[in-house]
Amino acid sequence: MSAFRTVRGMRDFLPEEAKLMKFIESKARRTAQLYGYKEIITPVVESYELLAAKAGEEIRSRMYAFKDLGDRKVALRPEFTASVARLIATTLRNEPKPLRLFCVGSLYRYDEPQQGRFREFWQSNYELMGSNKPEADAEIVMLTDSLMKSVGLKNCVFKMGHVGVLRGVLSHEKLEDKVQNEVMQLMDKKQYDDALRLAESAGASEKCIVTIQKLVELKGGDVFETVEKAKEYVRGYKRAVDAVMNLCEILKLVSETGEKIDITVEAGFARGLEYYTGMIFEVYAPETPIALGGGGRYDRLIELFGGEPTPAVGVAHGIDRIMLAMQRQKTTLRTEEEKTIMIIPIKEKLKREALKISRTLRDADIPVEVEVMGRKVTKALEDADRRETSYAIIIGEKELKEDAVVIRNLKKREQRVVKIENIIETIKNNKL
RNA sequence: GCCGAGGUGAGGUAGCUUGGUAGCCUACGGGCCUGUGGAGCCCGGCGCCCGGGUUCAAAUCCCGGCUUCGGCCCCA
Repeated sequence: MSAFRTVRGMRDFLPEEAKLMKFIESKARRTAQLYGYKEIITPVVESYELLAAKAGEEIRSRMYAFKDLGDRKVALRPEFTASVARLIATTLRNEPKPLRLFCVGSLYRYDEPQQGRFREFWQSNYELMGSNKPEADAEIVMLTDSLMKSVGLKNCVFKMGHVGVLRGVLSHEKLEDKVQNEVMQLMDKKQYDDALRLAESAGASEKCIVTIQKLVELKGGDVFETVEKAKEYVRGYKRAVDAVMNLCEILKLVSETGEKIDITVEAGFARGLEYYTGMIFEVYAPETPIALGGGGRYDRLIELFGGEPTPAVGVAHGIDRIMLAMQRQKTTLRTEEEKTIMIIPIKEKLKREALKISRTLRDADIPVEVEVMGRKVTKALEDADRRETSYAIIIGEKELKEDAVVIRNLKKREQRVVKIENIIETIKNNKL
């Protein structure tokens, strides 16, 4: 055996898996079309500075970064957002708004592999830029719901929140942005006690601490009741109240579509990425404890990359994770199996005829395989059967003299002699 | 980066405790079978994760590494 294998964290997709992945990708692409998102393709390799610009220390330290032969410092993209932001800040800066962009592809992070996490992974990514309206946020949530349903996933749950709630409370206390970020990060890690202690030592009031505590505990149940309670808790913190109202508006829009979407609101929900400024959410499938997708609003991002201030909301879906969730739910792909044909020349000298006929069939858009192992008919038919081929076309001298071949239906085990010029018609019209 | 459990032909496994010829099933290639199979029989190729150590002798015991699967961290 050769000692070669895939590098840690990288994997092969064998036909079955490749098919599943391409299926999800096609659904993601279709969803993009249905919602009016234009697909763009950006490079896997970008300048290190671009990718590091906005990424936190954590992501930066896990980038595949290296110098190319021209001594440029580059890295493999760990996410799409930087590339898209680069485009919006430069080439696409004068595009009419709203601007809806979609991309799908592989990303790279030097993490320790574990359930649903690999060093090379695939995402579909949707960004809606130019609108600060709640309907834009709602669209991103709906779109995610559409995608999950279109691949056949059942019972997905959305976890939603709004970074403005906690931030509103913290900033009211005049805590520095940096401290706020740290507190938010601790909250994201669910280290609530540490978060509170940090806020307290930075000068947050007793009232603030109590408020945050109550917010953290506030989750689940009826969405609108939760929102009402949150509004009560943050009374007096104007920006926090605004945030709750905004979240409420988005939730209303989503729920009023009539589509059944399972949503849980967590008032103290924080997502790690520092650039979120508004609504945030993650999607889960019940069998899988990891987020299948996540996103939210980031109104500052484009200006961080040197563009015009542009409100934006977006989402990324982990294709690998969706695959995992589908496998756990035993989702069956609804794809049509195409008929396949095996061409078997009986004699060595008939193989030219086999290739010729195969070409004719392919030109007529019929998938064909030619027996290339030099097998005898018996073995060749066995092989065709094992591959669940629909038809075998057997080319023999006897029939060829009459410009004909034998077409055998392998499922029915019936066969008939057919003129070469009639092969296409016979197969296309299921005449056997 | 840290922690835990594992690694025997391509896949699934036996052997490991108690060191001594690596066995089985499936899959793969071929023959029996010079034009009709899905059966059977027979033959063949392919293996102890890697590197050290202990020993007359290591798949087996010891150490280190790699790697797989999970957990932490982070995230999709």
